[in-house]
Amino acid sequence: MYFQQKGEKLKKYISVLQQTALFAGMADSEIEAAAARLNMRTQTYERGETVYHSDQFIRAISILAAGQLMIQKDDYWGNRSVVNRIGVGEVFGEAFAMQEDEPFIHDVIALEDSVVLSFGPEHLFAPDADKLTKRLVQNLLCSMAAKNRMLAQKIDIMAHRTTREKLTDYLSVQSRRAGSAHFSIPYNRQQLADYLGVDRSAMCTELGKMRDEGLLAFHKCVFDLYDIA
Amino acid sequence: MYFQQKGEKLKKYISVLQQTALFAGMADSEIEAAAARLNMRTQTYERGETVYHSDQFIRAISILAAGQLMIQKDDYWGNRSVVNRIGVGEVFGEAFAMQEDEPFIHDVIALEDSVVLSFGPEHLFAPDADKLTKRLVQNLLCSMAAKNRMLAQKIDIMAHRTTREKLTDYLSVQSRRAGSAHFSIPYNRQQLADYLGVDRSAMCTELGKMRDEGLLAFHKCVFDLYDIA
DNA sequence: GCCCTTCTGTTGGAAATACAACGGATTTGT
DNA sequence: ACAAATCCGTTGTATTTCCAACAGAAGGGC
Repeated sequence: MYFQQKGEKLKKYISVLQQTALFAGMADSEIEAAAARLNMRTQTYERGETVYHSDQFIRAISILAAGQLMIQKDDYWGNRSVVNRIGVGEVFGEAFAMQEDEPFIHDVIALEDSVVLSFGPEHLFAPDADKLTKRLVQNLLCSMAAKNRMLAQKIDIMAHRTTREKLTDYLSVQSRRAGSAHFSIPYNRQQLADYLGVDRSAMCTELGKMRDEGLLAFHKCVFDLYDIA
Repeated sequence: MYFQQKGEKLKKYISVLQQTALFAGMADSEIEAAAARLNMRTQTYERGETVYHSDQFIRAISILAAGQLMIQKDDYWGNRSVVNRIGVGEVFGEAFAMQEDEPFIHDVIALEDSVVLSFGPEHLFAPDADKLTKRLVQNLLCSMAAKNRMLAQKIDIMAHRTTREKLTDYLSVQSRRAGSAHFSIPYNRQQLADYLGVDRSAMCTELGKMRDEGLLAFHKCVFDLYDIA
């Protein structure tokens, strides 16, 4: 893990930030100014490195500027639970950064070499907040609302009792999000099983049955839904 | 369901609002002013009534001023999933109010006669935001962060594979929150089973086993943990 | 007191899942 | 091109959960 103070490095990611929900509606120059005011830091992680670990106290709101992260948790017996996959431009850690005495409950690991930008939440509440900060707070609010909905959606999926119900619900949601019955999912089989909270082999068997029944087709992570809503 | 425009009724709940996370740090007069500016509405619901239903588009951020609500969802076969219980002072619906085209995915029902205060989120983003609004946005941010953590915690609990693991995890969390090994839970057996996503009878059996093994004791909704962390 | 409803705990059989192990396919690294 | 590692699908068995039904306990209303 390499620390890099605000400086040249950050400029490389201005264009990335402009695409994010957090900095939506800001011009390049405004983002640069905001980043300076927020005292934004850049950190790089190699593939496999841990960004945050369970029980750690988080003090910064983070944005992924490059790479891929996975939010997950392993229990004492090695059972893994996958919570979410973080892509470029997504915010993470914000819910725990805003309450300093609440430790993080998951692990965040880098699936690829990744770059993380982060800043302390205290800058958002400065009394002399300017227009940019106001915009930032508003964007963060929307971003947290979206994450809230995502978590509620995942709870919904996991609440189903059978593997088939979980699969159909998850795939339906993905299909709707993609706006097509033909779509790709961001997980391999083991990760999907860990996301749904089921056994991988049982899930593979169920997927096979559903294919044989003509409900769907798949190859690797690409799915086609037929009779599923 | 009775609608009551801002007016006398609202004043009765100023003292309630002062205790909430959303209006924390505001004086009575400030809350009254904020409520007027937000165009806050009062609605009452009788026990058993539906406050919001699945697939509905939510346009207001709501606060429970009196009573008890349950956030849940029933599937096609009558299986119920309990998401959360809302007590006086808690905010709900905010995540879906902030994105108008995202329909609600749960039902909110009144467990008792209840009073709900609500306001449109557009007031939070008015360009001429004063100090009170700024404070409100900040409080909402913290409130959503807390809900975010709560949802993540629930996902964690539901991710466990066995009924015993879910029970142990849930009870441990409740015990920690209560700050004591002796505590009460807000659900009866059926509701707890629906919250954990397991069968009620199987859960009762498992609870009985755990009692026989000396791990805990319980009477109704009051639990005592012994050997559980 | 009494009836009625709700809640809790228990049981046994049916169904679904977890687990372990394996072979083949694909990918990665050298 | 080869070896190693990863990923995917399948099978059979063991375990767990679900489901339906029942009985006792507790509480509310009349």
